[in-house]
Amino acid sequence: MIQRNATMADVARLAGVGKMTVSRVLTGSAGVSATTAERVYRAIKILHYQPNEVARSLRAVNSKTIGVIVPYLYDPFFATCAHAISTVAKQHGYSVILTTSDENPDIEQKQTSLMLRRQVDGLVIIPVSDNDRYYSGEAFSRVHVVTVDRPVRGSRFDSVLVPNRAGARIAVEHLLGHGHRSIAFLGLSRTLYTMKARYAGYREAMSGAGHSPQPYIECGSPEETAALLRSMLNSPEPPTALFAGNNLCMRYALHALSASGIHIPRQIAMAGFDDFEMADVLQPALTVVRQPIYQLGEVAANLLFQRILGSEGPKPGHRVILPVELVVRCSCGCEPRTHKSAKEEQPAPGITSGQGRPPLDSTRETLDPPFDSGR
Amino acid sequence: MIQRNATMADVARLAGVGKMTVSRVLTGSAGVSATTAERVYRAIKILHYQPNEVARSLRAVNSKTIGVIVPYLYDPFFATCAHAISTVAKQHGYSVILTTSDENPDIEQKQTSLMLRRQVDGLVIIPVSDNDRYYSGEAFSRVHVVTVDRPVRGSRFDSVLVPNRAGARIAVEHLLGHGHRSIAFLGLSRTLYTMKARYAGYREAMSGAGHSPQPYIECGSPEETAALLRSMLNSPEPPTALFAGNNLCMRYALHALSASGIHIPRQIAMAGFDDFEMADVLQPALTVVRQPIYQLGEVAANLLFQRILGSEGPKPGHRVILPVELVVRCSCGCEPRTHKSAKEEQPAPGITSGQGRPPLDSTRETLDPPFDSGR
DNA sequence: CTGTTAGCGCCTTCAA
DNA sequence: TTGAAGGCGCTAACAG
Repeated sequence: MIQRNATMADVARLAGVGKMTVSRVLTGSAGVSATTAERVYRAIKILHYQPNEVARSLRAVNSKTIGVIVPYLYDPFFATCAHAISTVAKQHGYSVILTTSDENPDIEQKQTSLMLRRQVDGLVIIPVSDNDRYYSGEAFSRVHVVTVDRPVRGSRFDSVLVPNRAGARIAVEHLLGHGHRSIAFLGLSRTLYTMKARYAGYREAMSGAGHSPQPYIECGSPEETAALLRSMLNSPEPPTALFAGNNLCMRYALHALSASGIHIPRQIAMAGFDDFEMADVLQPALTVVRQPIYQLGEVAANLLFQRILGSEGPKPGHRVILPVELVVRCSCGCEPRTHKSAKEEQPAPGITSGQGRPPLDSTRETLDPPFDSGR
Repeated sequence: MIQRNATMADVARLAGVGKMTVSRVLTGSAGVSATTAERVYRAIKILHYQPNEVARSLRAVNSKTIGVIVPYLYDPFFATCAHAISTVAKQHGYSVILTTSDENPDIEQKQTSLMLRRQVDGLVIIPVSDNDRYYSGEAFSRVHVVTVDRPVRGSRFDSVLVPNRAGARIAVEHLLGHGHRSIAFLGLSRTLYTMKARYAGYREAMSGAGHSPQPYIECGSPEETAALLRSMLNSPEPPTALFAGNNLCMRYALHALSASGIHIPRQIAMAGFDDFEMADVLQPALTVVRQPIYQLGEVAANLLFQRILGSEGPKPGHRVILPVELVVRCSCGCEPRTHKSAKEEQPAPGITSGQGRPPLDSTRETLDPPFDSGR
């Protein structure tokens, strides 16, 4: 732990050449005679020399590092995105500085600015809401940023999203097709972009079928969800189906329902947004809107590198919408059958509306869901 | 994108002071008069100056960065560890360079050495097997390394582990207590440290009860697992219980069993290693050995920072074993009941062996499972 | 083909 | 309390 690392000067001295020659051998630039190169290689080996990338970063214009910020890593959705981004970065020989924001705008700001000070060449962020002002600061005028899963309002950041509203809508329409008229929407914090958009989709589906949308149910914790569901089911007109805005809501609801001994789909039908590993081995297998999670991260990272590497690419603020698909399993009331893409989605038996719907992957989501987020 | 970032020299010039004064204001060291400090702050604000951490790292002895390598990020176990490490790092004002090895020794080596070149102050690794030789290289004599989940044979790295063998043993003993005599062990690649240790625990339990352990079943893919299980169940003496070495095996097995319409635990009982989110909402709820996943990462990171920050700490090669607990649910054949710690674990109804067992958290796992890993 | 000079942005050292 | 010089390890730009 005492002796310092070998530097290029050490190698140069041992090989009896100048530092530049060593540098050239390492970067493979310009011509170095085979014999001197050999001497340099030998010295490198003897000294176990490793180039100092920090010094390189300081000297060069880029650091060959990108920053990644996700809300949580223990959430498989975010972790899978992060994995994809990391994989693409590796392919480009880049390192990834990764951190979590815990959905906390302050942490996100602090971590972002730390990454900027560390001279990252670009950033992939799953941004917390309400940091819009921060991101329009001039600190961001010199980095490339791509956001995933959520856009940043009014920014020139590229983003990669899914059609949340349309996805929720077709899932709820599927539920409606089973004859349900009273369907409740379960969400997390309504400040989340995805929750707002999915709730909007739910409302569209309900209104479109001539039923009144029910108020947003915010599932803060398993206990809260259980209490909410209990009181809901004891109300005069209990819902006959539930739509879960994401997997956490789904899990809370499943817990509560299973504790109450309520049978799905006989007593209450269910569908949710976002597929997961065990969704098809649950009893009943869950009907869900599947998102291309890995691709979200992959496309975002590729877009970022396109910018970093300076190839033309689309104009700033580019939006990529990746298609989702409705995976029909049993919790909605269907008998087991195979997956079908949302694009090919046919009305379920008994569905009322027969008009066509736009393909999901071309759906441009507006930035602000068309409803008052205050309620 | 054209104009360069402000540097300390810019700030100094604008404030009409020397660079050192700016530096002192920033680091808060030594005395700077309030009035000059004020001038400096104003200049900083005007120029939107942000210190360049790369330059700092080059100048300083440390980079305030640690490296983290996990096999995969889409595996919730690894991702949760990573989250914990990242959280601890954040508390110390450190950044985390994270990457995945994909269980590939080559990738692991390349990424590790990249991190070393980036001058990380320490490393937390979930190491791939068979990289032992690499890690004894002299490159590692000057970094602090803590491994998680798996040790590195013959290294001076600290590691944070769980009692794999003992955990598997008590789970299998629990199955034995239900009267099962033919229990099969399902694992992933047998080159994995955890799989070897857990299989050893399985064998201990079987032999201890006077039954012969069955050969290691390697679940390469869902299809392979399904085929393996099918042929196993059609054999003259089919197993009446299964122990899954981790969640992936568990999932594969669950899929196969559910596809074959086999009822758990009536037709076959199950237990597994590692708890997961949905384990208690599955039908039946799964009996598993729960590992303190987040703590594994947390303890490892804390140990690393103890070393980095130079406080004394334990001697190199320190092993921390974190306790696991058997979470008894229904897939083993038990009726629903509450969790109990492995330490308090009582024999299940009908269990034959009554002698005490050592508390799990004090179990020192030997590095090499006491069986020939060649088969 | 090879070496010298200079400087990336910061902070330690020393002097004022 | 403040500043100037110098160097961390590397490489672009210019000699030779």
